[in-house]
Amino acid sequence: MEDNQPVSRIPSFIREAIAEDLKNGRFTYVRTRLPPEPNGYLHIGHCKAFLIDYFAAKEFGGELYLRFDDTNPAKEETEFVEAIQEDAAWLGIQWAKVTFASDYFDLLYAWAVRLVKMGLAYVDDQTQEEMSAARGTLPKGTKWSETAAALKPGVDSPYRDRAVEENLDLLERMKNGEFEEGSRVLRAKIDMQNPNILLRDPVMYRIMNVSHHRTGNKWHIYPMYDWSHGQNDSMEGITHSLCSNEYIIHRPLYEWFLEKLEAFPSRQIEFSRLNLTYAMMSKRKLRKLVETGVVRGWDDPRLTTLRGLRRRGVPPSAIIDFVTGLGETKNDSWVEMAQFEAVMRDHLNKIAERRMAVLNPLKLVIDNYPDDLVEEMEAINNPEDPSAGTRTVPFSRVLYIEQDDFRESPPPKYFRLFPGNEVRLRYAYLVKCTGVVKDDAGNVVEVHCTYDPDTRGGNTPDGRKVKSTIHWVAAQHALPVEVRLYDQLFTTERPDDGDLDAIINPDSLQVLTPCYVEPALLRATPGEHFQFERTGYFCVDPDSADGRLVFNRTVGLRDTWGKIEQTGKG
RNA sequence: UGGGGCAUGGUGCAACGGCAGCACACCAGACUUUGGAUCUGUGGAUCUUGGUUCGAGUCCAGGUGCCCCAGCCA
Repeated sequence: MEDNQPVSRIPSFIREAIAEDLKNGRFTYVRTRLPPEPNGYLHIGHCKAFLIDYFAAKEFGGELYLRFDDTNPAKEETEFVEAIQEDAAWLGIQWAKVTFASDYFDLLYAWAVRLVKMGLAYVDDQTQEEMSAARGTLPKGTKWSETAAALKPGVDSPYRDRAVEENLDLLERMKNGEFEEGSRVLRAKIDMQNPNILLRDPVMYRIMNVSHHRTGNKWHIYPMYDWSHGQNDSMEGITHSLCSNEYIIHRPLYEWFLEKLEAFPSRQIEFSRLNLTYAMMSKRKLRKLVETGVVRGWDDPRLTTLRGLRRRGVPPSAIIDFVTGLGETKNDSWVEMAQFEAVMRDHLNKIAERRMAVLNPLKLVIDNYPDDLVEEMEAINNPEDPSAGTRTVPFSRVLYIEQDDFRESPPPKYFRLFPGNEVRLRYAYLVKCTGVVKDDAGNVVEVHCTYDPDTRGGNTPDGRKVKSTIHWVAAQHALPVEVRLYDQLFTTERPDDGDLDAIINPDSLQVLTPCYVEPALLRATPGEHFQFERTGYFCVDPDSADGRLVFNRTVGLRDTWGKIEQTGKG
């Protein structure tokens, strides 16, 4: 039956394409590749491609290569090579081996020489401006919509019919560093009239006198994406080269090279990239946020970098379920952050132990409770998981409760503590509010109440009900901690668009201190997840030191009351 | 006045010529020692115009809208 079928983690159109290739014999195995350029940190947007590549290989019993696309030494650094591997491994992705585009520079050069000898590539001496004009298009930056007749036929380069011997000589000398940057390029000889601009004699090699993070100063020419990616795929025996829709127009070129070279016929298949509301994906803007100190670093919990999500406390399993659960197509789409948050809650609800923590403390005094008495109340660690067991929480005469849990003048539908009202203190007693103490400014600084000794544990022998149960921490046992609450970093749903400075939310970080938590959290370690009852999911930040705990809010609990109050309903 | 890709509730997907379904969000209710979780229920969609067909979200033709491309970036 259907319920015995494992749920696929990859888009059906890709799965079907792979299955078909295997069936008709185009390939006898499956091998995919992750091709990050080591020029920045991984973010949630990369995860989609990573997971599709990973699961595509896995579901077909194949393997995955992690290949760094390091063809532009001006942008790439070893630091990112390491960070990307660390983050991908944290996500749970496993690869058969790590390779680099630069591993193939020698072989790739030999392939270029072959194309030159076949008369399919030539050295062009035109300037960049001349080449751009001859391609039959307007200068960069011109909008297509503004230019009715934008695309004109291209004009062949005056160097297009150079003799093979001359091309070979010039290419060799380009490689040896005899020419200045920008003075010459190697181009494929395809078709200057082709309506697909990428086929109008694309550049294969450009001269760059830049040291490469792996090959040092060996090379003075570096391959372009189009003259590297497909070739590397082929050299590695990659069967399915899965990439985002923006590469659809590159596919004819991808296939042209492999056909002419009679190389292993890797197949490129495209899918839509992930767009997530409120998430910044632009590397340039992300870098600016970090460099200008708007955020604390690449691992700031407000960022949707993998490092940020990790520090914020999002479990990798939640990221995987969220991304693969989107069920992908080739549609351009925008996924709501709320959907991601729902998956976070779902995962955390099952694994996070419950603790009581008061974020905005207000003193509650139980007037009829003995001064010197301390009772240990039994509390359930996780109602979703009985195996998590129980713990005890100390209870005494003076407690802290949440400021939000008391109102001197309660609004409609407010069930919590207010003068004359009785509520349950979670796992402890029922208490009835008897009065308040105010400071000179009229602020409530202390709430007074009496407790019913017959309701120990929160039970009511007489069967009476209260409409609210609130959390608390005993003052004399309370552990003071710092809590960081995060909100959206941006005020617009699509932060990659528009002016960065204009969309920063100035209140995206709220640091609360001191907050009081129950003593059971004393030995909590960085990365550990908890649910603070009635508040949200939190994890211990690495900034925590002995005796000084710092918590990050991963995501809040669903807040029905907050909604009622905000919309004024009820 | 170029080429390519994509159009299903607010959002993301499913339905592979046969009763338009799921998740998130929203709304209502039940239950509750978390205003959490859980359960139940309501509302809401096939871009448009034609055509083929007993029957079209699906096939065909035209139109419209959005996205990608004119780097010696990837």
